[in-house]
Amino acid sequence: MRLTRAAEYAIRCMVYLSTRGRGVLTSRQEIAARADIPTHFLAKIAQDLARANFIEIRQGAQGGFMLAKNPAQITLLEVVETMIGEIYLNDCVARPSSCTISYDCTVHRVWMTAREQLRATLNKVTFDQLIKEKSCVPSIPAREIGTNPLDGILPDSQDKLQ
Amino acid sequence: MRLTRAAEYAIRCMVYLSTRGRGVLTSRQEIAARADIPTHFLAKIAQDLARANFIEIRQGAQGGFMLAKNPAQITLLEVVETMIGEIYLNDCVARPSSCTISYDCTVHRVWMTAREQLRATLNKVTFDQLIKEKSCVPSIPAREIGTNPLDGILPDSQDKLQ
DNA sequence: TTAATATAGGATTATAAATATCTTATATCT
DNA sequence: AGATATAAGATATTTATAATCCTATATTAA
Repeated sequence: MRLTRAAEYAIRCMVYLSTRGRGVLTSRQEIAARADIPTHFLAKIAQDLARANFIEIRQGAQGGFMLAKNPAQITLLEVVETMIGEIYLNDCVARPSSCTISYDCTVHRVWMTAREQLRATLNKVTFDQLIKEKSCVPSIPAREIGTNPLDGILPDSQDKLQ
Repeated sequence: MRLTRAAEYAIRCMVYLSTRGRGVLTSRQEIAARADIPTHFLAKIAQDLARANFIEIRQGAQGGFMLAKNPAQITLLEVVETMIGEIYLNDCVARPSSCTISYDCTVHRVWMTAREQLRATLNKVTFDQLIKEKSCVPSIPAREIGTNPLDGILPDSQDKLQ
């Protein structure tokens, strides 16, 4: 009953892009280094985030990802469910047919409640709220923007060795 | 982010044993048939439930399982966590060291809240409440229902997600 | 126009977890 | 003693997760 790695990475990626702001192009390498995400895995995750219209992807030299919405318009729940599908917590809520005996049992109803509480909690939180306070992903001090944000972060030629 | 089959089976087993009442010996075959649980898997699950002192196991001819506590003294959360371990929902709550950057971030705090809500909801429900109304497992006696002990827990009295 | 850079998208591999069953041992009843 | 039933650990089987690889395509700069 644990969030997947992919979803945790997606959240970190979105937090980092939120600190950069909507429409600011950021390379995959930079995001991977700063948010501590395996670069290849991030590529895969970004595809899901792009399909869900949270980010936009630019190919080619100087390519990268950028936020396609305002952080205030993206909730934690939306990003999580983009990665793991709709949250259900237990099988009989997800697929009532898996309950062979009754379609309306008390156990079922407790899980329904738990599920709605959880989804409501995650849905109340937007990414602009998440970056207003200290988060897992370090934000860039304003004076650094414009300089190479990877300075001192990436050991030289990390991805060039493949 | 789904409850395991083993935990679902454990709940069904406990619901069924609760309808039988504390101290009533019931064969594994009967429980398996009535609660729709693979018999061999039930044996494995019963061992966990016995270790946690929810049930007592009698070996030998005419053996079986029986409830070792009153259903009112067993919560849904206890049975669930016996089977899947303590609920954490995400890794950075379970093992803060997995968060390489900050030990006190906003994302972390949202998951803490979600986790406590979920555990509180599951902890409010006891097995005597679960068998007072229709459950997934057919009960043997039809009981009188007075005031509904699940008020405040079941979905109809909760604020729902949009 | 070509070379270099970077992501797209599908395929593949590796690892871990969940699910289920099997086997030998032990306990209990008749 | 013989029949019946679970104990406990071992062993498959299946499924999901995590990560990486490969070929194609897009973009930029020389």
